[in-house]
Amino acid sequence: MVRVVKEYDERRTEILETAERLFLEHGYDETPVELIIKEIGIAKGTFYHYFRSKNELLDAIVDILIDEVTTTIKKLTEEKEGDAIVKMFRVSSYFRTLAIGKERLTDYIHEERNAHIHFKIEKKVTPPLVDCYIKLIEQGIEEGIFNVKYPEETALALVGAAEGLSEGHHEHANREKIDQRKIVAALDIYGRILGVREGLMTEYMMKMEGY
Amino acid sequence: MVRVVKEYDERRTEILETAERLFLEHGYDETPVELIIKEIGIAKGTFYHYFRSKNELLDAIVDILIDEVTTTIKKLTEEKEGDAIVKMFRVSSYFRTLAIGKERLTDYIHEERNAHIHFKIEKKVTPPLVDCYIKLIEQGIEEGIFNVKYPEETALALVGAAEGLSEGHHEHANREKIDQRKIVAALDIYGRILGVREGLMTEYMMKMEGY
Amino acid sequence: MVRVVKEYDERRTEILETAERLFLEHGYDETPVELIIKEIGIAKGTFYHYFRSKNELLDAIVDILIDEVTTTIKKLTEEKEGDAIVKMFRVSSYFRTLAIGKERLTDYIHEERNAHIHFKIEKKVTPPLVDCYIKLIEQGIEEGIFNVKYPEETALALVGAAEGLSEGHHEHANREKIDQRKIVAALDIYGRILGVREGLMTEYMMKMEGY
Amino acid sequence: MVRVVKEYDERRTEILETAERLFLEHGYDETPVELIIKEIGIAKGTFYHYFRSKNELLDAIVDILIDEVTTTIKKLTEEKEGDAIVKMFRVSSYFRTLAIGKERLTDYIHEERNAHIHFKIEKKVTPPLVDCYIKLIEQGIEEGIFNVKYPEETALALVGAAEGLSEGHHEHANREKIDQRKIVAALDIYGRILGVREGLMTEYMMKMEGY
DNA sequence: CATGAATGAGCCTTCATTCAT
DNA sequence: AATGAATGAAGGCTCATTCAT
Repeated sequence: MVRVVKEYDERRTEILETAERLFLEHGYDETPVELIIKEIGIAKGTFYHYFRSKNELLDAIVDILIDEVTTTIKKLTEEKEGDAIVKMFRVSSYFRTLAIGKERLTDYIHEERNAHIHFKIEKKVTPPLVDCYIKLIEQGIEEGIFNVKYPEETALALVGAAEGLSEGHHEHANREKIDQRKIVAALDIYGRILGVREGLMTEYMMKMEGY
Repeated sequence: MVRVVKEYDERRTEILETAERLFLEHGYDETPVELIIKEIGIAKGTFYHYFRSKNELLDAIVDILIDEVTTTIKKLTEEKEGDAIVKMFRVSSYFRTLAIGKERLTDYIHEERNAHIHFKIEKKVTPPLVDCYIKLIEQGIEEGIFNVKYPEETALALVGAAEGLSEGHHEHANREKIDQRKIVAALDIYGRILGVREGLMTEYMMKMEGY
Repeated sequence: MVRVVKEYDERRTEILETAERLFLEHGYDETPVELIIKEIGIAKGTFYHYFRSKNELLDAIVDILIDEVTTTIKKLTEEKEGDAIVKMFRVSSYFRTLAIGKERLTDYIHEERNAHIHFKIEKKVTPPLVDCYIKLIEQGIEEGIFNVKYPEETALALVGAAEGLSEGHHEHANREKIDQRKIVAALDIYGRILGVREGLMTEYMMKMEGY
Repeated sequence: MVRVVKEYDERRTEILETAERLFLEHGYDETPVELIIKEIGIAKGTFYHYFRSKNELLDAIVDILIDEVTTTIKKLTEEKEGDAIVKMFRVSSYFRTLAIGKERLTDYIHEERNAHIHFKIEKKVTPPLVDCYIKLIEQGIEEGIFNVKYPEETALALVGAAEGLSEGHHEHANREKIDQRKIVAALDIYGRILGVREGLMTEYMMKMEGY
């Protein structure tokens, strides 16, 4: 057997990335450690040299993702430039980018076999996300573009509504065509929740690039 | 080694109910068939006499629950008496009753180990629920109490927002006190999404019993 | 694969006996469950159908042996016929029979790799054995053939001395020749410990058959 | 990743002492090499630089202990001053000191998980111990204080009896109170085995310090 | 309708040891 | 003399499912 020696961090990252991919492909329970090590070309013992258990590996993967997401949305929220709506667009845009970057993470995540991971992520991502929205809502109120009575609940509802709307997407086959209409509808609803002047959300959308 | 003979349906129901309880208690994967049969006091073979596989059993459990829910909310939606808001209150009320009846089903369901079941139920309950909401929204529009542009998306957003708000509940410790405020806030937000005259939702709430 | 069905007790005994043999041959740690099941011709699952773990199997084996031994020596002690010395000879004789019957159990047991089992057995056999000796010593005192001040300690010392003497045996190569001398010496020593008239033990030995 | 360089013997001793402690604490099989090196703060390779295998390490530990014991009891036996009984007391006293010095070695050693070590030590310590006793018995015969027919067997029995009596100790809870009686009883029995005038052993005990 | 012994693939994990650096 | 990444055989155990009775 050829013995390939790598530095600790490099190998660790290799395992993390390979496992993330395989977990998303086949699901956590359906991915034996055996498969992970064969894919990389290392021995069983090597795997356990880096992670005490398969579950600890999952936790590490999830934690990395959570950290990444939390850090980014916090940064986007606390940026100086941009009003509340612009920032919301940016946060929302980031999530879409993430979904694409993670090779259709969202698609995979919505499969039953990944319920485990889905759950773990959602549970940890939602709180910081709600925090960001609360801050953005408060900013929007100060700026006079939002009219909200209950910031916290509004944030919760907003996140929930967004999820509900995106889940709806997953059902339809010909997404392309519908998308345009969906987006306009979604913006209308977000606008209502935030007490924004009618049509304002759409105007922002038109102005913004990459949305 | 006592051989207890029961009628087909009785035994089947016994298995279904025992399994539902155990799945919720320990999670699906962590509940061996062994445990189910010991709890009931039947043999392995008997189990497989009624269900081809453990997974089919889960499907059966979920389907029963789904059927129950779907039928009820359809009935509540299609009832002659009551305007759109009243019916929405009824549907929402039904879900709360359900949660209590299933012995804090929702609490259990929000534990990580039940992600599997949670997922299956949510995936199947959401579409009919959205359908009901679409119909109620259309009714409300006709009645002139709702002002909604995109009924389908609004329904999706409404269901999502409701879930988001109720999930938020699960975090807080002293639920009792907060509840009142939460409800008022939620109604405010639902009212916005549905384009209802401000304060109208709260007025309905005051009039209705058991809400 | 041919599926051979046996009754619970029969199969259980089969596993117990096979495992006992293999444990003594190769040692507990060096006997994989795999080997046991291959020897019998059953599947892994079958093994775990009868014993929750490999260790539980060992406990069962040891317990059976202990029970057998304890019951027998109690019976020999409480028999009506025979004075204290005769009974001691019988007990001692039983142990020798046992050793032979168990296919040189004692030899195996004195190998390092069986330290585990040896320990477990010794720890459990000694107390009832000491109890028996205490009773026999008291009987002998009543019969006026023993002269003992401290029955309990004498019992402990007797068991220890016997073990010490028999351990000594295991060192020597040409056992046959030495045996006669060893026995006479041992009897002399036992006689001293028990405060028996000099030569009396040897007289008993001559009279007894099969010793 | 600090590289601490030590002299060969110092490091070797460090490993030996750490391993001895860990083996007694957790048992040989339950102490991975990993634990030993982490405790010391060295790398895997370093360990194998000093010992070819884990088992060789155990042998080294046991050998050191054996050597120490063997040398000491030989010295005590061959000393000019003191008659046979006095010397026996000294040997016995040394064993007790040893037990205390090794931080309740005997307690640990009587736990099942240490059967392995117990066995190895006993097997190697007994022969030289018996040799010493043989010599002491011969000395006692010459001095006219012992009356023994079979020196070798008597030695074996004596060692066995001593062990039997001390094992008995391990059972009782309130050792303190019983000890005095136990010692007197033990001396009575040793006296019988050695053919010593009644009461002589106790007289020696009274005269000796620290016993 | 019921029993429960039997199956066996497959899983996670451990750990003594090797070897390139 | 020291490091620590890499090895891989081996082991105990789980559990959904089958099938003879």
